[in-house]
Order: sequence, then C-alpha cells, then structure tokens
Amino acid sequence: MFGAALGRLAADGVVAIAPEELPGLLDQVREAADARHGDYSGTMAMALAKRAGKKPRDLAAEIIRRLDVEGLFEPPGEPVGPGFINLRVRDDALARAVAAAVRDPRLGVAPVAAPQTIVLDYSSPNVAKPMHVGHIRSTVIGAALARILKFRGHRVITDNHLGDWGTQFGMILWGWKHCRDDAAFAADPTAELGRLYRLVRKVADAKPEELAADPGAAALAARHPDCGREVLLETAKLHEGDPENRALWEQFMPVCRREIERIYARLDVSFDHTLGESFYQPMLAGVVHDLEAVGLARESRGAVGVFLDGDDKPPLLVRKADGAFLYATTDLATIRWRLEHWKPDRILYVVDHRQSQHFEQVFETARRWLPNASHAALVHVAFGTVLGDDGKPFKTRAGDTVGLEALLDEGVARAFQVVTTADAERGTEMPEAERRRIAEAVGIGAIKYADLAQNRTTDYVFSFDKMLELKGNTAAYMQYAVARVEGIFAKGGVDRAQVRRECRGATLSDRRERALALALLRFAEALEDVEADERPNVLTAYLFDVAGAYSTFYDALPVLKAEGAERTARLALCDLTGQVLRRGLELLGIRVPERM
RNA sequence: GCCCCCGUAGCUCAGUGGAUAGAGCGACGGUUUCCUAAACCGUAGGUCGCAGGUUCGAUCCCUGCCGGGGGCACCA
Repeated sequence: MFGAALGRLAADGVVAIAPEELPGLLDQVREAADARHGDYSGTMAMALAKRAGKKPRDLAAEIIRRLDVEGLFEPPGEPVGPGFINLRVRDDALARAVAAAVRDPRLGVAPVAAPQTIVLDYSSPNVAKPMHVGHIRSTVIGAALARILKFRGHRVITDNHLGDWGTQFGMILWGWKHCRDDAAFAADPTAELGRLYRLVRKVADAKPEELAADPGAAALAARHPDCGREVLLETAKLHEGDPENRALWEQFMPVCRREIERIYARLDVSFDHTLGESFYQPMLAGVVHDLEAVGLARESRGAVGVFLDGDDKPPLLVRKADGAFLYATTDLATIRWRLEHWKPDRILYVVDHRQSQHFEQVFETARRWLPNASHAALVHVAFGTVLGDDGKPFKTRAGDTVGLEALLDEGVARAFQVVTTADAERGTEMPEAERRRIAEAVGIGAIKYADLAQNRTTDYVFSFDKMLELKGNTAAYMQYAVARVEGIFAKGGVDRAQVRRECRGATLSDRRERALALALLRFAEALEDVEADERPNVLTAYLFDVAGAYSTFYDALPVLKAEGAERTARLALCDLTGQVLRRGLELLGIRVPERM
C-alpha cells in the first residue's frame, strides 16, 4: 500500500527513490506508540523530506494524497507533528479479519513465502553428568524456536549434539576403575555414575578449597596425585578404541540417555536427531587432514591449529599435541556433515554466549574450508549465563548446583499449593488428580516462561521465588486467561463451532473490544519478529499483551449476558483469544489446563 | 594487553532511530448482588552510566571515558 504510494511519488518526480531502499522505507510503518495516534504510523516523510527539498509535513501530505487505503484503513487525515502519517484500521475491516481468523486453523498467520531448511542445534548436554539448571536455557529456548519456525512454515531439523565423547567420560571411566560401588550401580545406575563423575572431577581438579570441604575426595586425591593426567589417559584410550573402555562406554551410554530422556519428556522437548560427538568421531582425523591439505591448518607447538588472524592471535586448535581431537574438530565435522546431508539454508546454535569467540572461529574456518558453507547462514543464538541469587555463575563444576529435576519438582509443588488454596477458597472441589495435573502445567510452565520471557542476551538471575511467582507476567497469567475463556464456553454451554460459523464480524463498539481484536490480529507480526532475531521473548511479550487486553475486556464487558450479534461477536473474540493464547503457549512449549 | 556482552523506576527486566521511555514485583488507594478477584482500575516513582559526535529527530547508531560480567592453544 505504502509501496504503491511511494512508487507514485517517485513517478511524479517529487523525490527519487531507489528500489533497494524501498523495504527500509516500508519498515517505517509500524504500530503506533500511543493508541491516540491511531493503530499504525508511517514516518518515512521525515526521512525523505530533505532530499525532496520539501518540509516533512508537506511531503507527508504528498504521500497521503497518493495513498490508496484499500478499504483497510480510515482515510488518513492531515500529517501530525513533524510529519507522521497516522492510520486507523477501519472497524469493519477489523471485524472481518476477526471473523476470518476465528475459523482459520492458522489463526490468520500466513506461512512464509520462501520456506527455508533450518537446522537447530540446542540442549546438547554432557550426558555423563546430571542435568542441572544451566541446561534449561538452551533446551527451552531452542525447543521454542523450533516450534515457532516450523509453524511459520519452514522445514526445521532439530539435532541434539550430545556431549558423549569428552573428558567427562574419562572421569567416569577412571572412577569406575578406582572407586565404583557395584551395589549402588545395580540399584540406580544413573545415581552411581553421577556420584563417580562429581567425585572424580574434584579429585582431578584438586582445588584446595574443594578438597578441604570433602574429606572423601581429599583422601582419594592424596592417594592419586596424578588423577588429572590419568583421566585424560582414559579418555585417550576410549578415543583410540581400547576394548575395555569402549565396552564400558557402550554400557554407560544407554543409562545416561535414559536419564536425560526422562527429563525431556517432562519438559515436552524432543529432537528429530540425536547425533552426539561420538557420531562424528570417525571423521575427525579426516577433518584435520583436509584442513592441513588445503593449507588452513598447520602444526604449532606440537598441536595442529587454524590460524585465522595471523600468527599473533590464538589459533583454533583442531588437534592436541597428544593426538587427541578437540570440540572445534567435532564442530567442524558436524558442519560439514550437516551441509552435506541436510543442505540447510540456516544452522542455528543455541549455546551459551561465553562460547561466542569459539563459534566465530569455527564459522570463519568453515567458510574458508567448505565452499558450500557460504550458502548457509551459520548463526550463534547466544544467551546469557545462568546466575545464582548471589550474582555468581551457576557453574556445573562448582559442585552443589540445583539439579534440573529437583527444580521442576519444587516448581510443581509450589504450584500445587496455589491450586489447592484457590480451589478451596472458591469451593470448586477439583479432584486431587486434576489439581496435580494443573500444578504440573503451571509449575513447569512458570519455570520455562521465566526463562523465555527474558531477552536471551542478558544474564539470567535464577530465583525460585521469581520464576515460581504465579502472578503478573508469568505463564500462569496466560493460562488463567485461557481458563476464563473456557469457563465462559463451559458455563454457557456454547458450541464453539457454531460461533465460528455464525460470526460475521465482531461489532467493535467498545474500545476494549477493539483493543483486543487488534491485539489478536497481530499474532503473525509477533511471530515474524521472533524469527527476525531468534528471540522468543517477543512472543511472550505479545501473549502478555493479549492476555492483558482480554482481562480488561473480560472484566468490563458481559459476554454470555450480551444479546444477538453482540453476543456472537464477543464469543468470537473469546474464542479467538483462547486459540491465540493456546497456540502461542504451545509454541513456547507450555501446557494449558482447561481450568485452574 | 586484545576481543565480546551489559549499565533504563526502590527491585527484576522490556523497549534499540521517531511523537509524553513501558511492564511485573514492591508501596499507596479503589473494584466482587455480575461469565474463575491467580483478575481489573487508579496514584506515586526515571538527568535511559558520563561526555562528545552523526541525524530533521538518539535510550537506540559512532567515538572516548567510568562501572560490572565474560572470553582469550591443547576442557567442552
């Protein structure tokens, strides 16, 4: 619409506009900052005025003169302020859009015009150690992005790049050989492997303050002063194909996998593929060889590295002096394999921001090494560190971290308390089994939401109290809005299919109806913005907006007691609200109870 | 020493070129003969770290400085 107007503007010789700057100018039509100014406003007149040799307001008037609002907007009035072109969506257009969206399975969200193949790499825990709170961000953000991109119409391939081949297995192997408890392993293999990992890690690191706090580890460290080196030896033996270590690895892997699968099930997280580091192990020697052959990598101080920025800057090491490969080697092998087998347009890595330099180096190396790498966008979707209440990083290696499962349990337990209290006060007498189900959805939803709602680039202060708060900007607020929608349909015995059929268009006489309708129809914009910079918090902000608009609407206007077309129209708004919130939460990986 | 990220209301954080900078929590004050008050409405609270620059316009872009965090060859 504006494109056509600007085209006519150029054709009429008012101002020259190059075709490539058109998208930028059209981007200058956006949601108005203040509802009093209308629904959307265009600001391109100010940008173009100088070049046109006109006052911004006069140029805005020229644009308005050439604007065909196509029945969607009220004809714009005079330019406002320095040259804003304010637009208000026509009520009848808004009403028709609501009627169309309410019976559209995609809720008015058109699939992208040019679908891409996108590989999404997220979660990627080290399977030898228990999952803890530090794993939640990559897992939850990655899974949400996967669902959103898929819904947008892309071909999404999710891949869990498991850490199943590194030094942490050397620790378990060493522990198994020196201090295993067979009875404990028989009873609970996961717990025993976890114990071994934590114990050996302390002994191998031999940090005085840690050992002082753990007499058992200290005694072991005293007997095995060379533990650190021996652990690396065990790792190297595994990598070289030593039969004993290989057999133990085969024995441990299913145990470790079962453990993380249980947590994924509880988080509603899944993957199309789980190709861990071990999968690429047979290709690593070839990777180093290739890099050397094309002159990218060379030997230095016994190791082999890729020197990207001259000899002064640290290289990207792909082989250690002892012959072992590093995670850079694996990452490069992974990129090559993915490009070859999946031919993606984009590969997204949802990984801690502390690894940004690593990814810069790996991506740059891949681009120089693999000709087809330049056709794919390699993107590090970085997120901030999970901090404790004290503001210090939640380090796996620090010892006493919160286990992920214990965290989920606590969230659910707190939610159960709230559900039970609310139920008692209200006298709804929900059976305990239902209250447990609701608590699971609300508790885990709260934890996921707290993570997703924050801009991923900033550090994330983990706090039970904050994430389990069930009021305000939380999953529970949205879930509650849906429950109130359901309440209306249940109470009124209303047939939703009939409402969808019969709705000819919402009557939008009240500003609160109008605000809700407008918010509901911006779903597609929100999802588009999420994709633009891989930020799920754009979607949480949007859903919070919708839920807020609905709460205001719900509080002020009767639905079931309304009559005729107005009743149908309000029911349609309720129905669409329920559908948008449900779909939005589903895309974030958050369950929605029928009532709460 | 080099590189990256962050400094916005008492607290936790959105917003990243546009009109009077927003939300949640906390504080204070209102709303329930009415579809779930886990709600709604209102009030108070800000030199957007500091200083320059670019721009018609800067919290947002550039430069410098101050403060905080992180990373910088054989862990991942």
